[in-house]
Amino acid sequence: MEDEKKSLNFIEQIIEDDLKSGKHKEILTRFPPEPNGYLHIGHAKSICLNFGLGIEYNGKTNLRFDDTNPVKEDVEYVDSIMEDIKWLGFEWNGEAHYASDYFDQLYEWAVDFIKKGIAYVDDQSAEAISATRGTPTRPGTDSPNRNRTVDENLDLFSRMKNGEFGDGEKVLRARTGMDSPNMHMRDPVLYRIKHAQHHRTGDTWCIYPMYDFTHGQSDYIEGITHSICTLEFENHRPLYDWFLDQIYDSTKTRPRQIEFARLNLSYTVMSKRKLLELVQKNIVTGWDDPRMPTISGLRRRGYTPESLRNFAEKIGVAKRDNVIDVSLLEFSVREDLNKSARRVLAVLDPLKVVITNYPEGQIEDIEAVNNPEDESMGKRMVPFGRELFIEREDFMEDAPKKFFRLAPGREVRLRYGYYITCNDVIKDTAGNIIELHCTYDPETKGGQSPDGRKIQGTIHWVSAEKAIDIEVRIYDRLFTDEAPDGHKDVDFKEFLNPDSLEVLSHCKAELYLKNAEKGDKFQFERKGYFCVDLDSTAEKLVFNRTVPLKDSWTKQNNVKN
RNA sequence: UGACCCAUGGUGUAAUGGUAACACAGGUGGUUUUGGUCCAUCCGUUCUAGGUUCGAAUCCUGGUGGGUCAGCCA
Repeated sequence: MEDEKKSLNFIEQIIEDDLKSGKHKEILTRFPPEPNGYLHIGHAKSICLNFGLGIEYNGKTNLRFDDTNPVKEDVEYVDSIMEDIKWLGFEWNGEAHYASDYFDQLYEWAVDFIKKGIAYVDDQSAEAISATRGTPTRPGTDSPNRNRTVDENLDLFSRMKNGEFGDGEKVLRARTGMDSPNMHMRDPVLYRIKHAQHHRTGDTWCIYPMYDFTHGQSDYIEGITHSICTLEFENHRPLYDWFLDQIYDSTKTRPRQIEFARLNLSYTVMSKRKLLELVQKNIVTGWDDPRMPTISGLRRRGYTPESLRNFAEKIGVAKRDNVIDVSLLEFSVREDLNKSARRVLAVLDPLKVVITNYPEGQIEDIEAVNNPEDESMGKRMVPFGRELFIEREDFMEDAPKKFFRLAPGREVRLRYGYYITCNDVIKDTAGNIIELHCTYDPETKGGQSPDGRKIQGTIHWVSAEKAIDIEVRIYDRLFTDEAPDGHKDVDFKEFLNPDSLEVLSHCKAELYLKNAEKGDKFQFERKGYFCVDLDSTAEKLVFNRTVPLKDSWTKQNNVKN
């Protein structure tokens, strides 16, 4: 094997330069979610990036909850976030951190700012502050409170902290200047008053620091070397650096913010607000609905951690806006499951077949391979009998030449079984096909004939007598539009796919599946990859279709139609 | 009429001044007891105009197109 040099993304580039120059001996990254929702595939990209860098460069990665807004945050989210990160296969450095751990330090820094004359208490309303901030092209104007004395500011700020004012009555602002071309640098708000219960600090505080005043300082406290975030924070970087300039001690590690482009996936939405709306309006069954792009949804759908990590690797890291085709995600899970999933026979839309020349009451065991990609996964026995079920779509009464399956007078191979030929089509009074009468060739057991005659088609089947009943949930994309939230004036919910879930409650599966457990993954031969859903009971197994197999037959036909 | 950022096949990512590569998607063919897998093959004036250079996707300048920013959200 040539030791070909792996190309580096721009962040790895920066890190290698920093390591080489001696700026850092070891790197420390962090993943900083706000506990206000469940993690989605976009977060998975960030997790794989941050933790992956930690591993790649022999450094570490902190988990830090960015919990500065008590009204939106909850421990439910803290728990799910930790579960998802662990499930993805990553381990954070030490205990989980919380920005709220640093509230005391942050408050001290705020007091220092006041003493240095670079922060002041503003009495203006939110509306007034907004109105005097200017626009991107026009500078803002100074607050009438901008030149209060240090003592007055100190007094007011401590009274804010002590709860003497109501929500919104006062804020602490930095004195960075109202004429900056960067909106974020126009006297940004540092602290606001919220008389709210915090999920960790309870009612200790009634003032809470803003994101900008918290994030960089938290990085600094933890000794983060590379603080990686998404592109929309690029305009915040001057502020991030400005705060650090005020508190930086040159003996300590100074973190650097680096921005990359967030993940967008076609045919879905990624914003937590919109995902929350789908949950709250019961459009989906919950954050872990298998149609959701959440990590918990993908997990329930049958995605593996490995497939998600591979996906993150494949999409790369760069700064330009991107939309990844969902087919790449689907490819990633097929690629992984193809190697690891046991094959079984299951019929989703059963059509009865009677083999008229097969002895009544006889059942024989037929050997089947568990995974042709991996011999070590062994073989199993599948019961075969006179009455079988095959897939309804595997029979066509008036079949075209290229249809390689069952049709009147045509011979087909039952996978691992016998060759059968269809002789009679039984219909009900309405003309619906209810049963097929076939004959089998006893010489073809296992699926090959002594005379070597060519059989084009192989179809799957289960014994009618020995099959178990299962429910199968077929999922399709949640939205019919490639970019549901990319339309101005049209709500993303207008593009919901009415057929995103189809429940098949009368499916038949081979006996082997009887003892399958929740989360187990299988390939139903010729149909796709499926996993046992949480809703399964002792009486009935429920399967989720993770992803169908590639199907060049129906694709070919769709083109023709 | 601001600041910051971005521009390479349909999609995404490489090429670190020296033959535009890889993956997905799509097309075609081959193998096949899954119409799966696997294999082969096809699919590009690197946004544009200049400049620097023996040599530019890469460096510089202008243009064009796109993104982000006017929360007491993160």
